[in-house]
Amino acid sequence: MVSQVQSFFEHFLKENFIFQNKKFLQANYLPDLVMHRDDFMREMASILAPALKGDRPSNLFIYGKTGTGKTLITRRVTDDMERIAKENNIPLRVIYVNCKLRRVADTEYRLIAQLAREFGRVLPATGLPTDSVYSIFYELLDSKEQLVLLVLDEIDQLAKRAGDNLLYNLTRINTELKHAQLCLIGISNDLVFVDQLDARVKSSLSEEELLFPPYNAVQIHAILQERANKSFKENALQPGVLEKCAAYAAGEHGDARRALELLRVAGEIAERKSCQYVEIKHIDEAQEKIDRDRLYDLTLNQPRQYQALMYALLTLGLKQQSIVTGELYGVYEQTCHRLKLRPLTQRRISDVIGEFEMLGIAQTRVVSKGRYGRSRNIVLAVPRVSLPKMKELLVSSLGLNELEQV
DNA sequence: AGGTATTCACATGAAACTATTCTCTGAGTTAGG
DNA sequence: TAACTCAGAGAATAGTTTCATGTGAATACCTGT
Repeated sequence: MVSQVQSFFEHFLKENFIFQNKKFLQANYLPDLVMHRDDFMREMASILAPALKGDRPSNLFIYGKTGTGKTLITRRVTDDMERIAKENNIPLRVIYVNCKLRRVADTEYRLIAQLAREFGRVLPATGLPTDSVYSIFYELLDSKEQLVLLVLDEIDQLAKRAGDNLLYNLTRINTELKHAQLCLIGISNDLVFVDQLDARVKSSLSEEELLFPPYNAVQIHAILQERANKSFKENALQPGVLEKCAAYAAGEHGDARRALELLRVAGEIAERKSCQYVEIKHIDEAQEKIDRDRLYDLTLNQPRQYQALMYALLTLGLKQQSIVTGELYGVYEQTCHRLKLRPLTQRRISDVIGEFEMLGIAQTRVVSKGRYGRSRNIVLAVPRVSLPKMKELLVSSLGLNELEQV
């Protein structure tokens, strides 16, 4: 007898009308040619070109919102340069670091240690003074004649956490190097980031600047079309699907990455349902699924204390429209008591509420209620339909189930 | 009525503390010559 | 005497707590009409 699972798989293999090759829709795919960005590519290439002759190019600062192709273009250009350099025996080295990665390159010490690691030197995560990590890095960098292009992606995150001291050191590093030369390429999502920098850092970091504008709906549509042709089977998309996808993404400040993800997830939904086509309604479902998954993921990956607070927040949120800090703290304390957890101070909780806002779980507004003090009004920013499920997840994750619900 | 002083209930900021992980250094110990 | 062990001093970092100060407007309290 054929098991149900087996027949499911057979069915699955036979009945795939949708995908041809999904990889073109995945986030790490690096196309040879980035659409609607030719002029940026040319400009960046011409700024960086001196590197191939052994001259140090101007430092470059790139900014633009998420999903506008900054990282993609930079990777494309620097990859090509590295290849050409290799073919012609030019001592050029490209180092790409994403500064947002927690516990990798988000502080001064860690960034420098990470760079040293790129040169093949293993450094411990802690224990050494920062100065000595610096001098190790200098030594490695200056050990031979070479030109290093250092790409710092999400550099705003780094500056926020580590202070601009670090950037200052990096921009001046060339004056101390005898053999090697360093060229900085900073990439930032934050459009006002440069203005907040120390003037000296600002001027030397952004000797050249590139601003990537968001894509408009027409451009996103073209991008989707191009990738869809490669990844979907012929006629797998119903008319209007791409348009709808593009419209969604254009609404979200022209984020091409988001659009591609949306299309991919919609395809996966259609595939799972064994549909012949990706239909427009699948886009809506995909949008919902993406949001939902993100939310549940967020819920489950919080530390216990945060989950306790979130539980309190949901409990109150189900009962009333808006919540004030004091109320929430009270319920949170009760929750902690039930969990035999030592409650954090109100000060700390205040910050955690701020983090929840950052994560898009809640919206807050500081209001003064006159004689009755000043407090934060907290409103849940989560679709109401997700609340019970979220609460359920929390209950099981916290081990609250056998206890009486408040 | 109109003006101003209080007061509440937190927000917000800065500094200090705690705990963990890890290196480096130098004193004491051990084993072999 | 060289090699080894091990405790203690220092670092980096995350997550807090402690202490200090700030704040917007509803109310309480005056004041002169």
